Amino acid sequence: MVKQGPGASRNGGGAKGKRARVTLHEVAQEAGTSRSTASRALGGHGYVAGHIKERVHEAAQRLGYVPDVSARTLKGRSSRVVGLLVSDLRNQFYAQLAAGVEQTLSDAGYQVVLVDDHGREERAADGARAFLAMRADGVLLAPVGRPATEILVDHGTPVVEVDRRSGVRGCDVVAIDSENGARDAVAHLLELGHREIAVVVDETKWATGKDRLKGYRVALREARVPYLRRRVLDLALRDRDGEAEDAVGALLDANPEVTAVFAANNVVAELVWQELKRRGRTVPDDCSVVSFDDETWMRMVEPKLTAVRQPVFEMGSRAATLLLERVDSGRGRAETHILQPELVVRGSTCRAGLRE
Amino acid sequence: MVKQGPGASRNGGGAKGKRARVTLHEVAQEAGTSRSTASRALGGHGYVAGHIKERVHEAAQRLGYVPDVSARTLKGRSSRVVGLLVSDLRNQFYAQLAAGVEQTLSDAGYQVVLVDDHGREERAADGARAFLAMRADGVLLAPVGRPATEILVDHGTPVVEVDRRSGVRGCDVVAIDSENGARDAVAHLLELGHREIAVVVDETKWATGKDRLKGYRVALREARVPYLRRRVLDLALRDRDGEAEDAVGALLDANPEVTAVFAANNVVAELVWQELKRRGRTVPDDCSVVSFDDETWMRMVEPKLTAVRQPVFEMGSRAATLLLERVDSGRGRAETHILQPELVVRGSTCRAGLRE
DNA sequence: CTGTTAGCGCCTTCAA
DNA sequence: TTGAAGGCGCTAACAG
Repeated sequence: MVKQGPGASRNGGGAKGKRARVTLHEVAQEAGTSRSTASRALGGHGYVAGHIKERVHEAAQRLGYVPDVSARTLKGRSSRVVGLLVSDLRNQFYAQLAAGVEQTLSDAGYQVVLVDDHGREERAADGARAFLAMRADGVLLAPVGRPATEILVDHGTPVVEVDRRSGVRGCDVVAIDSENGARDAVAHLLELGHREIAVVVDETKWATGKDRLKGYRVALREARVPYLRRRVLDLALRDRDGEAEDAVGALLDANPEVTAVFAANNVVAELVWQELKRRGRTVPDDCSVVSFDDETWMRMVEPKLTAVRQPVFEMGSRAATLLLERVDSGRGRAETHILQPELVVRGSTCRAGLRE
Repeated sequence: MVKQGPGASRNGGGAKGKRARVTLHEVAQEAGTSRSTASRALGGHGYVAGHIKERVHEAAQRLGYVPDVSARTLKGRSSRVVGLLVSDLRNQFYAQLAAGVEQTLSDAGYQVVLVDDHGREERAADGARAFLAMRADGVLLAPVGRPATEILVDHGTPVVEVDRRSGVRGCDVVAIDSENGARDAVAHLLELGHREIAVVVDETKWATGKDRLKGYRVALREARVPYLRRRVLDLALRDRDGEAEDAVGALLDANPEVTAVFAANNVVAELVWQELKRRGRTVPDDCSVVSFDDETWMRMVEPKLTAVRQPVFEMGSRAATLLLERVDSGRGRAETHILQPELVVRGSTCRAGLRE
């Protein structure tokens, strides 16, 4: 066993409290060899004699050596960092997504840098720049707005968009088939005999909201049921938060003939559910409800909600996998993966006409 | 389905798309000055002539220059990175926590590196080492197990533990007053006349579970109600997942006299709620329920749950603030902040004896 | 006020 | 098989 000089550290209790980090130089010194050899020994590259290798490892262990990633990154190797941009971590959807991403990436030895843009484009753009500055090997994007994607792609950083498509060329996309899912949901209502179906969406300009509204229209058309604009509520058009409930209420008031509501995401579903309760309308007898996206609460309430289940966690891990593929193999052309959602029929939908 | 898109790289648009990143050197060249001057101009330090400064900024803008953090970090300045370790992002509790942390940190110009240990100590330790390797300026810890904390503290990295206390000296702590919250919850049941109260916990060795169980006992003692060991269920003692529901069921079977259940966290509350439903027992008439932690679903179900509300998001931002204080000002002594939870009485609790 | 110099910690030729 | 040397991009001294 090699005795330590006063310079290096660790006292009895097993704790070491030096200010400066232990560097490769010190490890080499401790092992009585040069930095390059120590580097090879620890990195497992090149030729190193067995006993030397061992000694270096021991020294590193003893000193509590942790390689410095900044130095390694600077040297030109990868940063082993991937950026993840979401638009609201408090939304269970994004939390699940993040969990899926984190798992895959961390299994592959990457670190995840998390940015939540809280729905603000400016913040998303800042996040993108931060990823650039960190030399992230790639970035996963599930935010609002297009600028973040542009910044990243312009600088040649591999990007995978999740649950959205900005339309920027050159990035991979992993998304749920929103149109199809919505069509299934509405078709289910139509099969149950509903003809007056309202829909509530969050936004109809971007990504998912647009497609879900489209699915709604397609289902109606296929059943030869007329599409009425007044039965469509786009909450994004209201700006104040408090107005959201009012808007849902107004929708119900303005369309008393409605026997079913299709809620295009979990936030909207919550609103609809609450508003229905508040008005004392019974689900599903007075009004059927289908949600796009299946969160915890939907399985806890009575009746349980009929919902379009999205494989959210899987979508995250899939996106991460795709990104790693691209990072590792330098694949050139962009891919788009569309995941199919699944309608889960539960208690919040029933045959129309029961109330008459 | 996999669609192939067009090639990846960018073109025209007025931006630039070189492989290699733009360096300070090139910016300086473009602006017709030296690297140091360019550095000062961009960084805002030292003396730089007004027109030069302007020229440098223009050049940087034109070239799309993004400073390289690895280089900056290596040079000795801070990495502007903070690690965040949680034990399950899919749990709304941790997601909220992470959101609070992210917001504060990102406002302060820090990046958050997220690690989810999925309840495995080994993974937490790996995460800790990764934070070390990245030279994180500080770390926020809300995981299971003690090793992660030790590794970090041993290496002199500022640590704030959130919602738990490993007992390792030298780290700050931000936590909820679990004992007090639990006492309030159980006292509420006692005031309603309940005497036979069961409690379900997740673990009773660490942090929160232990304190909540203690709060339960204290409340009973204060009301001179005997504490019966058989009314306490610690789910951590079961290892298989599927057994959890069974265990709750067994608890109810073994204690038919029980008129109320205290669920010590949101996961447990979910289990209890489901099991009660499954048995057709009406809440609160057949059995009152109080939960520690107030999640979305608890406000959606009927009756809404009486719960101990924890300021989770705030706890996250508070912890982040504390960490930054310590990082910036180099504060030496550790601080412990205890946040008070609040009992929110809703519909899942009612006077005892109604069923007779 | 500006340029030159010298590393931060690591890895990777290259020569021994 | 090992060691010496150079440089990644940046900034903090020091001259000029």
